[in-house]
Amino acid sequence: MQQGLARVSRPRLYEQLVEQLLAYIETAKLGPGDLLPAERDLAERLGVSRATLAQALVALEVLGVIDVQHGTGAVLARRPSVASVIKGLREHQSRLPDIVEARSTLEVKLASLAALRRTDQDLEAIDSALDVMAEEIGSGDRGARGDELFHQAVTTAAHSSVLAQLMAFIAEMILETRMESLGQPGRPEQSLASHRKIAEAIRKQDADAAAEAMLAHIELVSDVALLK
Amino acid sequence: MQQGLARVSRPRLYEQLVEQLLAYIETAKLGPGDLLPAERDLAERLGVSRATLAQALVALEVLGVIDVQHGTGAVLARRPSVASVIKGLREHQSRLPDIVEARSTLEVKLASLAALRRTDQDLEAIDSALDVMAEEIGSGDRGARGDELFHQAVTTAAHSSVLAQLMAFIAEMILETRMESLGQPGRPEQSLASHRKIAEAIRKQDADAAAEAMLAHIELVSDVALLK
DNA sequence: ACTGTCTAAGAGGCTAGTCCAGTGAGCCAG
DNA sequence: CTGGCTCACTGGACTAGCCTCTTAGACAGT
Repeated sequence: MQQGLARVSRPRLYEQLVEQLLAYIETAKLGPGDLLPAERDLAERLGVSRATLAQALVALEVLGVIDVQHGTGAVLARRPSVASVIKGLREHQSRLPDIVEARSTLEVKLASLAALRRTDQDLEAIDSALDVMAEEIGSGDRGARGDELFHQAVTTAAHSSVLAQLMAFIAEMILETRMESLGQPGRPEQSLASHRKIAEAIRKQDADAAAEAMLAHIELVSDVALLK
Repeated sequence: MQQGLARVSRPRLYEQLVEQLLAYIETAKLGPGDLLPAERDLAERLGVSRATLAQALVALEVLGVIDVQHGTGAVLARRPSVASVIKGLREHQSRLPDIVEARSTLEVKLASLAALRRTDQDLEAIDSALDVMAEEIGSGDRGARGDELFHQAVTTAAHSSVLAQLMAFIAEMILETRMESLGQPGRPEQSLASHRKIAEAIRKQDADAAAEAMLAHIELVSDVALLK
């Protein structure tokens, strides 16, 4: 399944430079507002061309670590910003219990909001996701695609952009949990049933029931992962 | 307050290129796995040098939109990924109600977890944050620093790395809300009182009370913002 | 003394040209 | 049919140079 082997690592100079610069900032105890050495200077010290260094600086800028100002230099952003967050997420690949915890927090809230705010159109999307899932399971599949569609539909139905963005943020991590759970025999059917319960609560616009059903669902889906 | 005027915008070619490339991907209906045109080709079409285009590609890579492979080309990532999330957050600067909603969801959960998992050291940090806040308010200040310290301390006490990362993710947005609220006359004192209530619940390790107190606090703090 | 103007040094922005290093399709011999 | 070779094509990186922006300091003029 998936896509076979991951391509062997492809080393890129600018990536190493990002690491080195981050380390430099750390050891040199540079704080917000401080300036990095000049490009020509840095390039020489690191033994790379200015063009390559420029790429590393772009990367740091996108990551929110620095703010490059024409004529002045590269100044450190006031906060570590989103940068460290993303880096932390990517590197640590946080432990599963924490992921489940975050997922549960967000999705329970999302489910109750969906119950309150859903439109008929949202409901259609939810139902069609259930159909897809039922069909997948019927043909012996694990129903992963329907599962993903369902949770997306519920998220959409909650009409809360920031919560939706947070969900997208941890979506990749959740995916791992989901794949493992659906691989268990009998699980897809159980999962489909609990999805139906959530959908019903949302249909009736019963926020508490929706929250409860979602909580139960996530606990069902997560216990396997937790045992590992 | 803050830092006076924001520096006038500094146009950067690579930023424009990122926009154009994103638009191109959109209009050309390129999907995951598809290849972008070759660098030399793109550079010519866009009227820039390859070095500059390379910067734009680095930016897109950091954003998770593409995956540049030596000898093959720039292939679109399987998912829109975190990229669109960040972009969305930065650009739309989501509406306040949504922010408050997300904040409330996370912090209420964080408060109850903190009640269950706090160590004595966590409690000390929370208390000292309250001291800082009281002192600030005593000297006529708004107590913003103490406020921030308090919420950070509670987040730490919850010992949930993923939730903490999500909080960091929306921290900037929350800051705006906080500043406005504390600017109201009488608010700092009210805010301090509700902080104390949260701290007490955490001290007694009463999760429900902590959640309730946090919810009340956020509602108090947010109503002004919502009126705007 | 104060204030406004000018200038030059130094910072980043961008380009053009060149060479190096993977990738993969296609050809050809075994 | 398989293995190995080649070659065209793709990105990776560097160099050299010129442009624009920022800022501190000199130098007026008041």
